[in-house]
Amino acid sequence: MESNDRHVEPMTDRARRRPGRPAGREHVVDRERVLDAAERAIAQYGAGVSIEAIAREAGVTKPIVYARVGKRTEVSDALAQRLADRLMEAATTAIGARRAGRTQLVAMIRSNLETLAAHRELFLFVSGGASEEMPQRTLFLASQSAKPMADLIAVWRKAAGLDPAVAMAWAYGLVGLLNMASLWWINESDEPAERVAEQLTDLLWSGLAGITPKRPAK
Amino acid sequence: MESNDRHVEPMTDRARRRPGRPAGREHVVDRERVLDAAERAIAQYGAGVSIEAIAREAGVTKPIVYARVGKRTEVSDALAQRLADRLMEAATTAIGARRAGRTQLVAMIRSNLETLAAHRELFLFVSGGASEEMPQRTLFLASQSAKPMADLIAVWRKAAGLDPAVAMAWAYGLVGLLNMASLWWINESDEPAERVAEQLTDLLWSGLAGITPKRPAK
DNA sequence: GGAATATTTTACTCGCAGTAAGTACTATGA
DNA sequence: TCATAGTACTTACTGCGAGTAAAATATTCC
Repeated sequence: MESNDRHVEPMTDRARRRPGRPAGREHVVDRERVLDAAERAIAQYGAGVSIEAIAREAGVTKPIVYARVGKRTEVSDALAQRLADRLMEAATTAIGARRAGRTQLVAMIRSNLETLAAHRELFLFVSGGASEEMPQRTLFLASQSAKPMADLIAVWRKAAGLDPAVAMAWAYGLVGLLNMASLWWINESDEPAERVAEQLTDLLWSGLAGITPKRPAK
Repeated sequence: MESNDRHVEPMTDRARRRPGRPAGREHVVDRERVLDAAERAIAQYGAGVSIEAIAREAGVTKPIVYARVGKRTEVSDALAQRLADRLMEAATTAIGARRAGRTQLVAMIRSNLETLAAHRELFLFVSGGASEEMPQRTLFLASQSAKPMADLIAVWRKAAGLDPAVAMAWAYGLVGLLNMASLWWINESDEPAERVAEQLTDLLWSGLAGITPKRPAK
């Protein structure tokens, strides 16, 4: 019991570093490490996690997070990019060998549900946060998924001889649909992912496939 | 010109009230007035507006906002309810005399786009804000629109002899779709609302109407 | 008239985002 | 080898806004 410990321990055990440049010639943590730590901290403390907590998880102090990544919104943007990539990759794998068609859509939606469920808090961190620039940010986030999807839709529609102008509206709409449906499923539904994916496919498939029912009088 | 004004004016001109109970026997502003003020403040300062600013707009001080409505999230919930009601009402009016069918859907989507555009900042205020209870909150917000919509869908499907179990998934999905598409349209598109509504209807109509295309080999 | 109660403002605490200033190491050049 | 410059950290601050406790002033009831 030493009676002269200066402060209460500011850090758990590692990163008990003194001020000043550490020995060694490289950054003690690089940008990717910080983002990894951010993901862990978010998983642990939830979407409201403080930058301080992220820094601690990375074994450094707050200004390092700002130096490597930037302010909170920039951390969020970087993680949004990661999440979008992960969704894309999961979808690609899920679709995999299947022939184009309805089952592909089911697989894609299902993988979206499950991937977002797996990264629930991250998803919330990325889509949360109110401020002046919120509209721009939300759209930026959504666009990570929506832009590639729009390209896909445009190509598809053109190939089918249909108007590709719908691509953007559809893509953003679909991203919103998938996000909200996932959030609902994760929190309030106990149906299996497969079943919800089937249901959403029932809603979307005929429209996506370009099946146009009789258009009753304009 | 008295030279002994204590501080810098904390308030514009009204609500230059002394501390203590004001003369008169009713609350100087009731809950609805506070919420009205909140809407104005949001419209003026954006979604990141402070509670202080809301109070000032209402002509009172911060603790009154807490007494009448509650903390930030509760203000947000109350305004979400208002927004949901407004969307519902606008949709009802827009659908109005039209015969059931595709044009109804177009009108509904269009009214959604335009109503959200008219309340852009409010929309952002209501859907912003990160914290622990974000998932519950976001869903609560969405449910204001989704629940009635789900009922509608269930009735409709039952009447058409189709499975009503899809109602919840569809309703939440549709709310997400409309929100995201609106956000995109408001910020990044210069197409007329009518056209975007048509495009989204192309995506949704056949699914909603229960037109099942040939189900290509499972 | 005065105690009890209601309704407000003032004035605080607290937590966190973001930043400035200080400290210890490395690199370079005479 | 020493000094000087530059780099990569930490500590310690500022600032702002959410939420609350305490003080001030009015009303009601006896």
